[in-house]
Amino acid sequence: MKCRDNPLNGEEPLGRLIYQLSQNMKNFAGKVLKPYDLTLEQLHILKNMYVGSGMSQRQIGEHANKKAANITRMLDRLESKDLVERKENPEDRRAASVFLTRKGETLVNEVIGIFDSFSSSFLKGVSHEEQVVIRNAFKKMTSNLEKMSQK
Amino acid sequence: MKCRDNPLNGEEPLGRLIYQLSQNMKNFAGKVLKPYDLTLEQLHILKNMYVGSGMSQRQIGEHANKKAANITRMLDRLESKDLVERKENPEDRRAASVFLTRKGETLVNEVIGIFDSFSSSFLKGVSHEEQVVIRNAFKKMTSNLEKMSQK
DNA sequence: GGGATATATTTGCCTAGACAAATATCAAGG
DNA sequence: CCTTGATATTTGTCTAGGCAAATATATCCC
Repeated sequence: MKCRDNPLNGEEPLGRLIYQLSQNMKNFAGKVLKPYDLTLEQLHILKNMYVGSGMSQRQIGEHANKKAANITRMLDRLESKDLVERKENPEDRRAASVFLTRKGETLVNEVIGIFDSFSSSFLKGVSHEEQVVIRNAFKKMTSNLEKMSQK
Repeated sequence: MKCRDNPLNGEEPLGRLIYQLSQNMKNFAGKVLKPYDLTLEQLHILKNMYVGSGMSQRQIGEHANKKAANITRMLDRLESKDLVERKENPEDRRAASVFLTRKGETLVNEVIGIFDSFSSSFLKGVSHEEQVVIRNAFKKMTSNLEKMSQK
């Protein structure tokens, strides 16, 4: 049994914790949303669409921070559930205009409250100051990644 | 254009930031590891294995925080690249004993330094105190999720 | 010993991410 | 007008996550 700096004896690297917390959050949110046949990312898309209906897929992708290819397939799923509708955009026939359907709108309204209360339970006991520290640190880490990418 | 509390005007919810930072980190690490034909999660498995060779898949999954089904498939990929070897365990014929191959061991040694320096660049400018705040807040969030799951 | 229960792994099916290459349409310049 | 280059979307292929059901082997208890 080799014994390098065994991560199991010490602390998990911060990157690992970020990864795992992200997974845990997604899984739990998934369970909360399951009765509505929605995933966390689907809800995220629908919420953006609620705000601005008629966006192109490119715009949706920009707001949601997702690649165009993934937006295509997520919208396929949402469309097959009748939550969303793609219409032709006469001004640019390359681009789709995507709309929430009545059904989609109703669903978002139904789920949003539940989801907000999940979010606040998630953050229970984490003070505003701590949240500020986290946001700042995350900004630094994100910009570190960007700097590294440029090289 | 409806205008609820548009998330684009205000701040992103913390959960979103965690999700996105996690993705960015994984993507960048992926680019760093690409020349070695490794993904971040594959390296994570291999590092654990470096520490304790001969573990069962269940143990590997526990250390890496992954479900057994996913371990099965990740090990399939690692095995097909000859980085890892499954042997029969005579004491329990249900369980595999998984070993790093010579090739796998060499690769981990080669990559680990590069990876550590990536990790430290990632955290540049984030003080020890900030890291402590983050770790504590993450613990609270994780335990909040657990509590919510129990209900 | 043998049946019931528990554990380890595998397999199938689904979501969602990445990247690269293909299509279709648009816009600009000659 | 038409070629060239840019942009929007789609499709294919891969990794990795989740859950549920199937299989094989162990263990326990009568």
